[in-house]
This record gives sequence, structure tokens and C-alpha cells, in this order.
Amino acid sequence: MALEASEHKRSLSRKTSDRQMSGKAKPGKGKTADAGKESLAAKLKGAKQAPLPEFVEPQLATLVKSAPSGKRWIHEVKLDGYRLQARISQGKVSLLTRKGLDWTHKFGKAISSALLKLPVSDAVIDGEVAVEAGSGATDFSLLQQDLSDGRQDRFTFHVFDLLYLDGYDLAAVPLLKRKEILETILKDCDPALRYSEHFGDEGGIVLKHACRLSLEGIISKVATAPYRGGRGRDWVKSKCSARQEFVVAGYVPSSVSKTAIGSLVMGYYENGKLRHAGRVGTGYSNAVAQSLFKRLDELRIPKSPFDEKLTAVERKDVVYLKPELVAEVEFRGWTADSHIRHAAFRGLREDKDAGDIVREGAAEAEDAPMPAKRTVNLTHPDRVYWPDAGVTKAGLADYYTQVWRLMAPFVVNRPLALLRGPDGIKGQLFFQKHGWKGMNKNAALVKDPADPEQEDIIIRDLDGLLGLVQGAALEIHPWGSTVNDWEKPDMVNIDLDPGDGVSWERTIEAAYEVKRRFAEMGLTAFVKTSGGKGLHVVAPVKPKAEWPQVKATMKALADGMAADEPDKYVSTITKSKRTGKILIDYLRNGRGNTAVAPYSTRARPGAPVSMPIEWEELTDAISPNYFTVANAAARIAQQTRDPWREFRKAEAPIVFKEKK
DNA sequence: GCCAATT
DNA sequence: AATTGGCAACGCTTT
DNA sequence: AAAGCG
Repeated sequence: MALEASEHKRSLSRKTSDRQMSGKAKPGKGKTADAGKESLAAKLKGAKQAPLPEFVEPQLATLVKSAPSGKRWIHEVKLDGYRLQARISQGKVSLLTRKGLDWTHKFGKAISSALLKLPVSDAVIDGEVAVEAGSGATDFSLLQQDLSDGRQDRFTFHVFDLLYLDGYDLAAVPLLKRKEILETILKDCDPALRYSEHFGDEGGIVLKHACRLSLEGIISKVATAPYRGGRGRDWVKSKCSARQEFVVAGYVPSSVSKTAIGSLVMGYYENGKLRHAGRVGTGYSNAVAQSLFKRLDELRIPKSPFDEKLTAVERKDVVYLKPELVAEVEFRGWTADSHIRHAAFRGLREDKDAGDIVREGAAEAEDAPMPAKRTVNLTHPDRVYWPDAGVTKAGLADYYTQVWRLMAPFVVNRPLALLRGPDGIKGQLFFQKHGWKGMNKNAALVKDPADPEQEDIIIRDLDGLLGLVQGAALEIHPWGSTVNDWEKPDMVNIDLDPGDGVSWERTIEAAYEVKRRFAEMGLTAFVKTSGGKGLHVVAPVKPKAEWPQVKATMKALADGMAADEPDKYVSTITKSKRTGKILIDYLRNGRGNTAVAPYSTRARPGAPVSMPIEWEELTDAISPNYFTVANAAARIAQQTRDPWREFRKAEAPIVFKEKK
């Protein structure tokens, strides 16, 4: 399918004539109206005159263990979408998959018409279609959802190469030169198109930054290389977390619902034989699980499709399937017995053939030692707590297992309030701070010395936290003091809650203002996303002052901000909801009050988490709910430094100023 | 998630 | 036998 | 004084 360009002719010719001013005109072959544009391509060394090709085999990247270093490489962000080749020919656009199938119609008019507005008449452009999740990150499962819902308003086409332009084949032109021309063409284009920038820094550094932003990884390319179809070494990809396609070879029915999936059984081919790769039990939303079930049902076969004998455990409850579907899976590594570990479903890949699926990255580093098997028993591990994000109870337990090392100092031995939701975030949620009958024994109860009637919940180790997961704790809210000294907080917390119409930039500005005021008091501020709407600024304090003074001090800070800039900030609750202001919420600093813990999940759509970050990361690249259960693991696994590593070391006493 | 009280 | 209620608490504002 | 709201 292709689209007519009539309505865009005018803008096209205007841009063309603009360009003629600076370019050296050189007539091309078989062109009439657009003769001037030839200059762009023709002056390039290596460009050769050729007819517009029907399809160019896309260049593919080889997976490598670590990003290449050295000046010959440039690096681009790896996007999580569909590779697409845009072919523009005399006012018609077609979008071709990596195998040359015409998928123009699947992506709606926005991309096609944006391409037609470019100042070219014939071109082949290489890129990736993606859907932006929230602010900036691209998400393959969202893309997939939009495709199946027929939703077409969120697609963006990120272009990174130009293979043909107005009569000239550019394949032999060095990459940087091709990108330079491409960038010129893309200048001031429709926002549905994005030029994919590259970075010249060391590969390792670029990768680290990409991973910190929970992106999928980077593609590194030889700056001077020509375009060559197929998989080669001129383009290499390095990933933040292991992620690859597998063949769906079976499923285990859900223990909860009859028409849902508990887990998928995955496989890959090795020398033509189908090998077993383990199960994937988390990551699919309800909607996906529904449609998946329908498709899987039609593929049922009585006997195992694997070319190897499965163990009794591997076989348990499995319904075998004809190995036709291909799914993308994110996982933390391979176990010694060649199973994928901590695997999460990321979507079906309709553009891949099951027969082509092999184990990637054979050159990968040795697998990390097998983590100890979970000892806390989870009833209904495949109960879905976040239906839209596909996070199950077991998935929640896996998440906490991964972040535990970093999270522990903020939750161990602190009285806790829990937001529980046994039926997931769509069911009824309730707070709970005292023990209950049937509470998992890995969590403990401690008498509040000031109120021995009450037994507060604490945890001492990961098993304690997993015990709370078993109790369907979807949010963890600790006190600011520990049971070593209930009356003296060792941290303070300011919650910045932007009202309607407050920009992200202004919320960031507010965080810096709190940081500045903390610094004036001698406190070191740390910042985290809230997982909701705003930001949390937290400071460690020496457990010296008691709750009433600490609270008064924080109230003074909040009131001070509101008084100094009343059109920006308010310090009392209800008035705040009035648009355009940021609520400086200090009330998390009283005895028995709690604030959501660093790394705690939030019982909100998308399974966001409250993520500690460096101040430098506080930019418009992220948002309050940018980090989620799905993308946090990649960030944690990759980051070399804990953003809050200095937290305990930075503690200082609060000096209470008596007011006159 | 689970117990207890209620229909 | 099946359904329903409960499971925090605090300062503040509106009713 | 009670009820609503983060």
C-alpha cells in the first residue's frame, strides 16, 4: 500500500527550492521537476547513479559482549521496535519489514505523510518504528499492543541510515556521510520522524548511560563503513540485559484462571534440533494473555516438540505446542542447565521465523552463580497483580530479589506500613501496619515501646520482604526511624507533589530548591522518583533529634518555601490541588508516619517503582514513573555504582532552631 | 490473603 | 456454603 | 462536630 502525496506537493517544492540556494545544482538522469536536489547526493564520493531499488537487504548487527571502544566506532541508542525500510518513490511511500514485506498500512498515515513531506523525491531510509512509553523510553510490548488494538497515533519512526537518494545509490558512501545527509533532509521534519543521533564517546560509557536510562542497549557502527546487507561485524549491538527471541513450544495453564496462561515454555534451535530453554511466567498483560491463549490453543499437539527428553520437572503440567510462534524474552542469564533465569515475556515477534531462532551470544561471559532458590513459599505465584504491565506475584518476588541489596538499608528493622492488594491493583487496596493472623512468619512483629498494645510489622532480611509479597504487599512504607531508636529518625523526607499543569522542569527545580535548603541546614539531599506524580528528596540525619523537633524543622522548611515563592509552592494539603503549584509535603516526618521506600513498587498502572537516582540523572529524559518493575532490573544489573551509595556516610545532625 | 462474622 | 467486612492514621479543610 | 481528602 502506498499513499498519495498531492496535498504535500507544495511544501515539498518549497523546501526543494530553499535547498537549491546553497547546493550546487547538477542535473540528474530522468528527473524533471526536482533537478536541483541531485546536488546533495551527486557530490558525494562513492555515490553512484542507479535506479531506485525495490528493496535493500537491511544491514544487521552482531551481538557482542561489551561495547567496542575506539574512535572508529560511533554509537546509537538501540530501539525496541520494528526494523523498517522506508521507500519513497515519486510521491508514494512504502514501509518494508526486514524481509521486504509491505507493512505500510499497519502504521497509519502519520509516518507515511511525514515521509512525504521530506524534501526528496526518491529515497530509501533505514530506521525503526517504536512507540514511546511515557517520556522517552520505547517499549516493544506497547508497540505490539498498539498494533493489535489498531492504535496508530503513538508511532514514531527513528531513522538512522540513508541508502538511496534521488538517483544515487549511497551504499558505498561512508556511514557518517550518509548520516550527515540524512540529518539535513530530516531538518525541521514532522515529529513522527526522528533522526537517530549518534555518540562518539567510548562505547562502554555510552552503553552505561543507555542502561542507566533503562534503554535496551546500543548499536555501534564503524564510522567509515559502507552499507552492507546481512549480519556483519561493521554493526554490533550490546545490550543492557539479556534479551532474545525464543520459540514458544508449550504453555502451562494458569492455576488461577482456566483461559489464561501460567507460563510459556520456550525453546531454540541448535543444529536443527529444538532445545528446551525453560519457562517464562511473567511480563504479559491480561489482554495479551487472553489473545495469546486463543492462538496457543490452536497450536496444541499431543507430543513434545523438543528433540530432547525433558525432565519430570520440566514436563510438569505442560501443554505442548507446534513450534511456530516466536516471543521476545528478557532474562537475567543462563543457568548451568541451559535454562533462562528470571525471564519476562516482552511480546510476540511476528516478523521472525521460528526456524531461525537460535541461542544468541554464545560468547557471553560465564553465567553468574545460580541464586539460591526462593525458600519463601508463594501461593498463586502467577496471580497477576499489575494486569497492564503483566507483573505477577512471582514477578514481584523476583524484582525484590534483584533490588534487595540496594533496598535493604531503607526497610530492614523499620516499622512498616503496607499497602496490600490481594487481587492486584485493580482490586481493593488497604493499608496495614499491624500484624495479622496468617502473616508470613518471615516477617516479624515488634511492640511499639510507646504503645505496647500495638505490634508493628518489621522485616530483617529478604525472606521477610518476600513474606510480605506473599501477603500481597504492593507498596512498602517504612518509618524514618529504626527499632534501635524509635523516637529519633535517621532520615527525613520531602515529597514534592506537583498539581495539575505543573511542568516536569518546575518539579525538578523544586527538588533542587529543597536540596539547597537542606544544604543550608547541613544536610545532604538525595533524590528518587516517586513512581507516582512527583519526586522525593531524602536526607540522612544523625538519630539525635526526636520526632517533634524534626517535624517542626521540616514544616519550617516547607512553609519557608511556600512563603518565599507563594505562586510556586504550597505547604498545606488541600489548597495544593489548585492547579499550577507544587505541594511541599513535609508530613512524612512525624512519629508513625511513613513514606514509600526506595525501590518499593507502587500500586499504580504500569508497575512503577520509586527509584533512587543521581542528581545528574534528573533531566527530561526521565519522569516520575519512568522506572518500573519491567525496566528496573536492567538498570540495577548494569549500574556500576549505587546512586545513593553515600547515603549513610552523609548523615548529619538536625539543629533545631527554637522559634521566637 | 486470610480470618471472623454474617447471610 | 457462600458472602462480606476488616485490615492506618494524621493534619488539615470542607460540610 | 463530623466527614472528606491527600
